[in-house]
Amino acid sequence: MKLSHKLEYACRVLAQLARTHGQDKLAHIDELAEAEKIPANYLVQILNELRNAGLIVSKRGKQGGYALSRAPARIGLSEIVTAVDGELLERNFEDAGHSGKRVAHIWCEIGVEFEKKISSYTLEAFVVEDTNDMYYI
Amino acid sequence: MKLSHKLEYACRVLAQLARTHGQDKLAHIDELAEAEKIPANYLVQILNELRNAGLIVSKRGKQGGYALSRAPARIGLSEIVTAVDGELLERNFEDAGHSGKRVAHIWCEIGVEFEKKISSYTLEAFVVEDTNDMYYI
DNA sequence: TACTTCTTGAGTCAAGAGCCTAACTTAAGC
DNA sequence: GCTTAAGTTAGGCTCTTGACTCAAGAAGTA
Repeated sequence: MKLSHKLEYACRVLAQLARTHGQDKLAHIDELAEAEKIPANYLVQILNELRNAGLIVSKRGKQGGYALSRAPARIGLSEIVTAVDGELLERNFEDAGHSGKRVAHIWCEIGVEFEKKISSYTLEAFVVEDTNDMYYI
Repeated sequence: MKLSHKLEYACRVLAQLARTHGQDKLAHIDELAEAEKIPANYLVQILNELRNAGLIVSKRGKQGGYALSRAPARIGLSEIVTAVDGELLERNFEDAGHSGKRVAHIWCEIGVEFEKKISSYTLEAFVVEDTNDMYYI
């Protein structure tokens, strides 16, 4: 059970966008890729998925770029996961063998609780103020 | 983020072993594979990993077979996951870009909480009595 | 010894992750 | 309207991993 790079990149790029949220300037792919050290060509796909999920908005042409579609505090972590990785905890257990049904049921329950836990975090958690930085050095 | 078949198989086969726990008879691979509809050749590897993790014990030769190493109530779900899938929620996020550190920190926190939640379940949860069966039909 | 059962290590195959390329569309500004 | 700076979309490539399969070996019992 490991988290994908894609999810990590998505969190990082959204955190970066959250920093400039409120200002009416759009961020370019290249800037984002540079700021968060993400392969630009891969970032394109990720930004696309985030846009399709409605988490960010984009504008084409000159002066184009990306921005959050709403305040960081209103973007839940589970939305991010769902946008780039599909279901949070896929319930793909089948009902086979003597214990299939029971095992599937328990893991389904765990999935629900996990989802609840993760929904309590928002994008705001990723944006750290300078004064708090020292806690993580 | 989906759970592996291997984990599902491990849960099922352990549940099956839990049913006969207490009796002094060992279960054969073929019986287990048949009872839980798991490819026998694949099950071999899973049982091996469970044994290496100390969750089950085995005996070779005639009258050989597998059994739980301790009571179902003393086998936590997190032990099962760790045995077959490595770390529960791998902390493989790197500290790169502006937000790397903060993002990694938050997900690390989530991992800890998830682990706590999952440790509250034991193998006993997978063993259902006949009288309770109707709840899941 | 012969038979049964677990043990170990290797090999196959398809799917997915991660990343790149290139052609296409839109819009600003001259 | 032309140019140019951006985002959009589709496809392909490579490497890893998951899910199995197979076969030879080791150990216990009769």
